[in-house]
Amino acid sequence: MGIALTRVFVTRSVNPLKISMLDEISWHGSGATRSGAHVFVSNIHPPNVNYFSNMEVPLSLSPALQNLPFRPTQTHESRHWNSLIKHHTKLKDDHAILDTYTKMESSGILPDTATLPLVLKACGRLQAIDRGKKLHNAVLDTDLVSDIRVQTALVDFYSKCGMLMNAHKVFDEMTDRDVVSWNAMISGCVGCFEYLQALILFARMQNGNLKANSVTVVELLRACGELFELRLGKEIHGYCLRHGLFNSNPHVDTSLMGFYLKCAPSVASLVFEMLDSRNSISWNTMISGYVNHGDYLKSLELFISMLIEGFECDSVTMLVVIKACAEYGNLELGMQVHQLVIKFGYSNMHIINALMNMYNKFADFRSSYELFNSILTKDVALWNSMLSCSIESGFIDESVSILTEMQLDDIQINERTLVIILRLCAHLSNGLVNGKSLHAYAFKIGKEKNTYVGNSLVNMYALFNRVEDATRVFTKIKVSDVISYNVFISGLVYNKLKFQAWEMFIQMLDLEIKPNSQTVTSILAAFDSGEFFNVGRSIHGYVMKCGVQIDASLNTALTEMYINCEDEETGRGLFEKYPDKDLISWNSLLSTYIKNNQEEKALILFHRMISRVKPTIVTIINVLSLYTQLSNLPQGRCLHAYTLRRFSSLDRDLSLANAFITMYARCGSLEYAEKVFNSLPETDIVSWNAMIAGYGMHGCGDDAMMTFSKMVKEGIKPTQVTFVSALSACSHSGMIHKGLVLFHSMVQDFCITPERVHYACLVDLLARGGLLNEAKDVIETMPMAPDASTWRALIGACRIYSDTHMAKSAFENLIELEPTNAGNYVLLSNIYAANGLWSEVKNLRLIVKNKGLKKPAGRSWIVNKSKLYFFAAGDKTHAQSDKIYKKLTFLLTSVKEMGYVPDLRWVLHDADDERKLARVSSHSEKLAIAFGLISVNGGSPILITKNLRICGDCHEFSKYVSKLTKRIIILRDASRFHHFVDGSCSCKDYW
DNA sequence: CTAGGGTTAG
Repeated sequence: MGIALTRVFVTRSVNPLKISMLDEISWHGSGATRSGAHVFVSNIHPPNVNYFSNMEVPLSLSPALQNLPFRPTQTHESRHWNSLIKHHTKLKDDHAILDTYTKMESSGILPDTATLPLVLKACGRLQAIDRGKKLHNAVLDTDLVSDIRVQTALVDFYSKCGMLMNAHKVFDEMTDRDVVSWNAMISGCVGCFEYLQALILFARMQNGNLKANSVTVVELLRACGELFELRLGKEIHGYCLRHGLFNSNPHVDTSLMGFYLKCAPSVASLVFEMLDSRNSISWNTMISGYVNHGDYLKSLELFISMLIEGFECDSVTMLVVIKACAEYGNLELGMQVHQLVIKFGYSNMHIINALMNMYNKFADFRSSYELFNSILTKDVALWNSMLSCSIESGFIDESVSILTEMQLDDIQINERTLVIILRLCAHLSNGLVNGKSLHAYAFKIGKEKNTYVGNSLVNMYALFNRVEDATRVFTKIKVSDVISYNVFISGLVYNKLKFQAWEMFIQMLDLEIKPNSQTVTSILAAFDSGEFFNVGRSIHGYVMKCGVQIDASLNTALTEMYINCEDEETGRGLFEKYPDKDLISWNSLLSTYIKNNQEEKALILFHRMISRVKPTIVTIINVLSLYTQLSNLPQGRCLHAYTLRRFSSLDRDLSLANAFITMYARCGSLEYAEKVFNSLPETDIVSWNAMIAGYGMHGCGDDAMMTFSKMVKEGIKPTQVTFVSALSACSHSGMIHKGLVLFHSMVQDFCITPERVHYACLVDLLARGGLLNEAKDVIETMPMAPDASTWRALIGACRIYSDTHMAKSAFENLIELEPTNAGNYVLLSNIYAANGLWSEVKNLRLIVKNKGLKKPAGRSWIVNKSKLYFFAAGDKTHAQSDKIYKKLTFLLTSVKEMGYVPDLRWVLHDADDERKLARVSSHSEKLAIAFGLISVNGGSPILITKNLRICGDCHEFSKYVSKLTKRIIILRDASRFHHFVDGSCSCKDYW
């Protein structure tokens, strides 16, 4: 896509890429901002320039007229031209009017008072600015210029062309004004979105004792509708009733309905009921009113009544009804309307466009495509639809060629095109480059500050983690709407900038932009831990107070917020009470429980869920991550079988297959992980990463490296993630040299800039290998500040090599980063203890005690016959507790005879030796092993999982037990797998 | 001088 999109632009005359190079440098500078602002003003607003300076032709007679004697009287010739223009006007052929006028001009004949307005009108409709101005110029020295009809036509022409200042100028210079000229000026303002200006003009008109007629009323109602001026609109309604304008002029009737549909929808249907006579336009107004309010059923019912009452529907009816069918989800009716369209021959661009979008909504891309090809003249809107249809259907390459064709057809792309392509860029991994060129292009054509374009740019930048760029664009948007704030807030939350997101939410309230359910859903995602409980709850309060509609996703967000903020009961209550729980509600509660380590609740929920709704791939991946966390291999295998039944294979979704690979590897079964991996017809980088990480954590460094080489050989490019797994695999297997080579190769051959994690891996690798000083060098010279895990890696190695001095200095750095992590103190204490520095040990204990720090409770568990058995240190809650302790006592006695000596240094809390011995003898790992030996069938390995890193004493103990019982014990701790076989461990005591 | 209409966020 990256290259292709570039190519599209490069081949055409409009070349955003070229622009981007210039503007990427300049739009950050202040100079560009000024010129940008100018571009913006001239594009969106009518230019604020002097009327006369805008005249291209000097204020004199045109050259043709100068050479000819002026002929003011109606000749036979001029009568012929004038009547010809009138004829073309009747036929609504604007081009013919202008052509005729050109011929007239070259004969030196001016149109008469009656004809000139017709020509100006045609100029206005065709946006023929130059022709109109020239015409104005030509009549300046004639009597025509003081004719009220001509002046009115000029007002109309200028406002139609967006040159409101010029219109005002002509209007202000009029000596005599009638209702029609006032109307023209008012209508001009409304046409240029200057609604307030229109109302002010109306006030001026009333001062001049002129009465509003039906035309005035129609324009005023539109202005009131746009300004949500309900009161003034109602007064105008009253005026219509008093002056007999209601039920006598269909324009007025329809405008009233249109106004009420905007400001007070229920009144609109009352007005409609009261109409003496209806036409297709009044029906269409009502139908489209319902569509705009999202009441598609009502709109379709109204359409049916229209047919029953025998009204003829026109192409607009079709258009609106097609949209209603699409939104309501009624393909059958939509296709019937399509047949009507064909029958009546209404195949214009609008209709084709609506039909394309309808079919695409029903996932029928083919029909959309055929419709698109069925029409010969296509405007930019049609192309835009084609683009968004193909993107929506996932045809990325095709949409690029559509873009190419668009450029080949010389279609001038507009802001909607930009929005559509920007959305595509935002979703392509390499879309940032193209997104930036589109930004430059938007800037160039003065659309950067457009609300829609700005919103899309903000979204695109935020998704590429370019918060600064997103912020810059956001602040430049001229008129920010709810969507601008939604996009920006969710972008900030996505980039973990919670505080800024909250500030934006407050700003939005200050500016009285009412947050909708999506705003709240986005901001709630920021409040994901206990400290945000109050602010999260206040948002819930806001939702209730201000009546923000609670849809399924908002309810889900509220539920998640409460559970993340440790108020599970309220969260759960919201979930249970919500009537329209969808799959997303179930999936997200499930994943929230999993994230918050509420495994049992998650499992119960999953079983309840599958009895009610059909789980999706997302559900499976969620539950898999739960089984992975829990090392629940038997359940993982069951889920594998279930998934094969439900989705027939894993091939359909690679992320699903990859989740299975990870699950098997982390549940201790490399064999099954390999089986899944080898069965895949296609693999991606994640599959390979999962295998490399799997080998690494089991201490199979050679397999990890072989997999790495194989992957590179198959042409798959390793990512940063790959190197984290591969480097730590080397580290865990003591392959120092290979690891160093790999690190080098990452930079040299794969052009990957090492990040913090990679340096952490490097430090770990060197330090474990005994190269403590080299490791320290890395820490001191790495380009970014080391994080806690880097220092921890160094301290861990200091334990193996008994370097208390370095351990201490590393520790000081570590607690600066993590002052409240009790585990860090344990780490140092163990090193002091191992080296007999008892006073230091005591000192550390005191610090921990004074600070009130607590080590998280150690938990070990084991799966037996698909059931989980959890153990804490000294746990006696298990049903077979007596048997377990009996077995443990037996094991302890036996291994002591083999040479095992309990190592009391692993008890941090101060106590006498006897208590320490009791404590270390009932560690959760030991209890789990004892239970495993009495419950797991002989022969199969005993698989134990621990939430923290294994205790050193338990590690020794496990080695002896494996020798004593001739059983394989596989223990997964927080950092890796330990395979205990016949008295030794796969980690080679190297952990 | 005037009423209803297609393509635009995640």
